[in-house]
Amino acid sequence: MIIVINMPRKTPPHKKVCDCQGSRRSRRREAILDVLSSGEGHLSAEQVHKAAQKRMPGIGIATVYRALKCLCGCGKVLEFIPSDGVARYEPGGDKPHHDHLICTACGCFTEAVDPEIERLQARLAAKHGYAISGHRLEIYGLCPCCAKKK
Amino acid sequence: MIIVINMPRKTPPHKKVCDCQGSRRSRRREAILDVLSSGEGHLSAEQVHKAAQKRMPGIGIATVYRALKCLCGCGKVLEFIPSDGVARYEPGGDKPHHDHLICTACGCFTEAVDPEIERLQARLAAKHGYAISGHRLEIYGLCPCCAKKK
DNA sequence: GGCATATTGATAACTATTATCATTATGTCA
DNA sequence: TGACATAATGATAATAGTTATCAATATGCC
Ligand SMILES: [Mn+2]
Ligand SMILES: [Mn+2]
Ligand SMILES: [Zn+2]
Ligand SMILES: [Zn+2]
Repeated sequence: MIIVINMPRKTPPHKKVCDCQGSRRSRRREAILDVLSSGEGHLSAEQVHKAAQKRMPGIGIATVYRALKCLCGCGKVLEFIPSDGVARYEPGGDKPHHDHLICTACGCFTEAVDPEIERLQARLAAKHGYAISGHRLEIYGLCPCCAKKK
Repeated sequence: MIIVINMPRKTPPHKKVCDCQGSRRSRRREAILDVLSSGEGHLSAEQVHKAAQKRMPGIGIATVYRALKCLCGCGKVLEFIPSDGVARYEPGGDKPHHDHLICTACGCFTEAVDPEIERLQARLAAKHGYAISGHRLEIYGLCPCCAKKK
């Protein structure tokens, strides 16, 4: 299985990631996972924070970041970092790998996957002697909605 | 022609980009272009700064950023932003489009391109009603050198 | 209930990048 | 050549997203 990989950040992430061992129940973490599971995906941490505040008034932004790291460690949430450098989060778990079409006008994300592209990527990597562990593909353009408006 | 596109940053870039009209000669800008043209590519702004200081002692980091923006506007330099969010620069101009293989061990970049992948991307975009304007593909894994060491 | 400790919120710190602004360099024209 | 308009520069402040710190609080277990 191909897994999308993000390059490591300069500042190392939290050491204690939620491995679901020794971690306690937390209403905020549940609320944050609920935000991602029930809403549309591809939210930034700030957007998650705003949505979570409706369910958990007073919840701090640091808690959101911590919970997202924790949930990503569990695989319950997926993180991906597009070229604006702002991490986006979407519910993980059962969701299969996919790439993203990104609208340069409205910024919306569309999920897409082409098995042939996936296979050719492995071939390209092998051609250069690479042992592939993941990839990241973003396609930019106008979404149908925005294209109509022009 | 497919052009690699980076998502817009939060803070808008400089208004006055070097369009080679009304801009004056600058020894620093020339030195910075020389750093990228003569050295190996895929340097961060900080790395460019360090290299430039050997030719231009006392050159400021702000000048490096300004020059890179300027040179990117001219097309003489290409910018791309991998998932660590740190922009990398390489000489542009005559260089054709390519994607990047990135080693997860040593962080080195290898350039690669597969015409078939390029074509299938356009097909995938069209399938979702997207008018494609660019894309970004990064493949992660162990480079041959690092794979040997394990 | 009491205890060990995981979680939290406020806030400081950090990194990469851009904005500001006073100073300097460059090109043009007399 | 010298003066002038202004582009370029360097130091530094500001910004944005994210992580670290730490005291206060919540949780799970006995
Ligand atoms: Mn997605
Ligand atoms: Mn390259
Ligand atoms: Zn759109
Ligand atoms: Zn390597």
